[in-house]
Amino acid sequence: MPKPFEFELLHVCRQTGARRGRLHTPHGTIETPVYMPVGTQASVKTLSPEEVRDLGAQIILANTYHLHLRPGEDLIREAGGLHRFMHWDGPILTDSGGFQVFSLAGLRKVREDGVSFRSHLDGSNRFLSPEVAVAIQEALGSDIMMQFDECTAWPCDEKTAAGALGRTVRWLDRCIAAKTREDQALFGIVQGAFFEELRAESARQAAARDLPGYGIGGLSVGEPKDVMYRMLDIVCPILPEGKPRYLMGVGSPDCLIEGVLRGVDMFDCVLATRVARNGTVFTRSGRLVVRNAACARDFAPIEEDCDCYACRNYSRAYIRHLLKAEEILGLRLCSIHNLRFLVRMMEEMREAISQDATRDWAEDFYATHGRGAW
RNA sequence: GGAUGGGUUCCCGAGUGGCCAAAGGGAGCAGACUGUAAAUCUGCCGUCGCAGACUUCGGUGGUUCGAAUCCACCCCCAUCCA
Repeated sequence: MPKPFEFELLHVCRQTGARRGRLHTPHGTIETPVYMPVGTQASVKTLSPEEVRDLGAQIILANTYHLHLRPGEDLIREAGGLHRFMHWDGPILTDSGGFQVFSLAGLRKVREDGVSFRSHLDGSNRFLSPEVAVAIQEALGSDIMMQFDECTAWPCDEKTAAGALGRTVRWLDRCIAAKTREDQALFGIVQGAFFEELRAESARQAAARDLPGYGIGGLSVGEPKDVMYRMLDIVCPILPEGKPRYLMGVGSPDCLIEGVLRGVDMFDCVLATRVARNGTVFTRSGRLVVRNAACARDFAPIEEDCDCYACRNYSRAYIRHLLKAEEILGLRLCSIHNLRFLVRMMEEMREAISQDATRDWAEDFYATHGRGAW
């Protein structure tokens, strides 16, 4: 019987560094590489947990900052924990709020002890620290909690990057010290912005702590993709081989592939569901803006051979109509398709890894889907 | 038949002598979106184009240097009175 949070590294592709693995959690086992849908406010926007499960998702994200502000972790603990509260019995990973410190930058002040910020909901003064973030995540009861970190922007000067890196490492030790529950895993996070030495140093610092997994943060914040890939090339070889690596906030189909090829095991991203709600779907030939007039009389499904609920039952023309008419079903169908698209990509990549054919698979994908259309 | 109020660019609707190709909204068209302050945001939206030019405000005619705006007649719409 595998121990909780044990990561079985099943196979490494002989064509690439892609890894096939299995991560055990108290709420189930996750086959990696994996794409994790994002449900920031304890809901994958527009979808029910059953729908998320039925499209093949194995684990979802929720967010410490957002759930702390509303409805509050006490209420969720009272409800019996996040799994019961939101009716999702699979694994849950909670982000620590570090990213909100970054994305809500106009509302906060970072100090060594933590971050003071104004709630984006009501303007009230709040404080988040490693200890507070761990306490909130313990109250939520997620399977995997992320350390409280400091995410940097693109571009970023070296001094700022080094400062954020140092704080992230010190905050990691405080998270480790603050953690009390044994049934939750704590992942550290690698920072270092876009400086190779800092990235390497950050990865070494994280790897020096014996943790069940490691996040790679501060990427996909506006930098060119090849810059992000170069950072992965530096960081992944330093991280422990026997632990899962989680590229945070990524991404688009091509970024997922490039991450897997470089040895990343876990991904999350809002892109699929956000663009879906804005009328764009992923297809074999790149993004398709199904909201556009070109689909008005297109009675084919989004993708002819897609097995998702939307493609099995509805046409582009109908979905476009729903979007134009602001019918909620349109947002739901696009979300289901895009999530299924990424989940199926990962299923195919897992198979390709087992066959030592990841490079071939990627080239096939690029040949039919295009390389730069994402 | 009479009275009154109206007819503005796809729709609604502001504008009552020059700052008007004409506010604002809607519709339409397109773009953006990567650990979700996002069912959001941005741009275009008379025609051709780089500047600029040209054609528009129910119709026709008139006043004026200049009219969507003033005048005359006509057509149509709404409400009321017969």
